[in-house]
Amino acid sequence: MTWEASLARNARDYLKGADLVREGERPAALRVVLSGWAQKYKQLPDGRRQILALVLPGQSCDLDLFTVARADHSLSAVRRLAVAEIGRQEAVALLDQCPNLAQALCWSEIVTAAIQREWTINIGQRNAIERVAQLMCELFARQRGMPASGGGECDFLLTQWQLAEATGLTQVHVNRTVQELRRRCAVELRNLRLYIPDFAELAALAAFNPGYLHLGEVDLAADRAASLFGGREQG
Amino acid sequence: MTWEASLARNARDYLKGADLVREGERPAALRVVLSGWAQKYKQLPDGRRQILALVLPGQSCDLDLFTVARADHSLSAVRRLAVAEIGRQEAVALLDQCPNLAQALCWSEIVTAAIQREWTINIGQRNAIERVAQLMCELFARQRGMPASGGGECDFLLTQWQLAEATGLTQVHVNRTVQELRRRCAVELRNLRLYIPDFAELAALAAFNPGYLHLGEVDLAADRAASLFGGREQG
DNA sequence: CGAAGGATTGATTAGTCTCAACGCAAGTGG
DNA sequence: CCACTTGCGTTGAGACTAATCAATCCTTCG
Repeated sequence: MTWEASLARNARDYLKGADLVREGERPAALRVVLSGWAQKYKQLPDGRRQILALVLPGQSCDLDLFTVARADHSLSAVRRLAVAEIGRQEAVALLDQCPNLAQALCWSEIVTAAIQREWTINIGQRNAIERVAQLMCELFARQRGMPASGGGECDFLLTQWQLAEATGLTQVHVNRTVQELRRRCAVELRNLRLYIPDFAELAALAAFNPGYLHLGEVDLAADRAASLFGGREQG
Repeated sequence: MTWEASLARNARDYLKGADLVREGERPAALRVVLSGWAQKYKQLPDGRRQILALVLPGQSCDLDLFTVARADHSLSAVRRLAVAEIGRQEAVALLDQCPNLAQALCWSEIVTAAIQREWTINIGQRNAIERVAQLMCELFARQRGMPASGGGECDFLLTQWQLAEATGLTQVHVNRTVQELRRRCAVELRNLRLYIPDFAELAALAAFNPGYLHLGEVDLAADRAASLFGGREQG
């Protein structure tokens, strides 16, 4: 059984808002997003909700969940979502067969943690317009990489309400903020797409520094991870 | 060379505020806090600073830093701090000798990531008094575990200014907030110690749910991590 | 065509920030 | 041993960002 075959065989669909994992449950599968976006979130007892992270196609959701007795956060579909859910046994077998896979997952966890840190400073220190601009820059860069110059467009599956939950703002204030971004940077948000005419301008407004995404470091990382875990099966 | 001997041999001191690693540098050592607290932080170009995480004695600082080309955040001393700094070569040798060690570090990374997520919802959704109360609960629980009943005391090495940088508030507002916590929960902050007469009361105020600390899951986790990486050298 | 979800607008308020002093205790140097 | 400095905590007044409450509008979709 190859990785790709395993993904295809275990594909499953979810509707917008449906939970894949709920906080407190014991997670039982290794999940990879095939299409659509997933969101990690946490909720306070009174209902206040914070989106913690967005999982884009090709990313895995929960190596952490795989290792932990009880999930410390929930996972749900941003919109219609397709994921592969690989059961524990099959996942262990796959990882055993292919140590590169374990390393790749490890690396993905490391980048995920770095993004989580950036979100922390985003919410803690930036004001509304910077927060939204920063998140737009991040999601663009994660999908398209850093544009050499000019701008471009990418998927943007969040409603303004979800954008608010991700940035720690209210939906109403996000709306006004998006309008201001339209005015100042000509950024457009339409039909689940984000249009950025001048990426550099938006990045400057957000003080966006892409270092935390560690783009283009994958190969280096695989080697280092190998050395960390002995790399006994490395070719 | 054993782990303990390696720690002792590579001990080093830092004064309050001194940087161990600066964002953008390539980190070269595996660090373990021996005494005092370390803080991970990020800074925006205009100087706004966010403390991302606190590293307590016995914890390692930077398995992530160990794997990455350029640090995406900085690391500094909260107050006088002693750390062991184990060079890359020696670290790799140690990890190779002792796979349990690699697993323990992995587990610590997983808990660190969970704490980072809790900080994200803390800053994004809780108000000032809840944020400070939550952080107090966390730091108490990480040092003392969850008290069966009543309260207790623990180290608390942050100034109000650092507390502000950790919670995304201003120092002035933290001061007023701490005063309110004194009034409402009789919490005291004196001489680098935190006194909590009634932990349950403070936890209720903060909506503190300790699940994310994954206390008492270490053994389970070691096994799971082993299975993730083949566990070839497990006894 | 009606219903539902999402975006937009306005008016008001609350929470937190900003700026500016001041107090207190510990440490330092003469 | 005293004068000075420094770090940290405390207080007050006023400004401002973002939250809240409440409609209304637009779009999509069954």
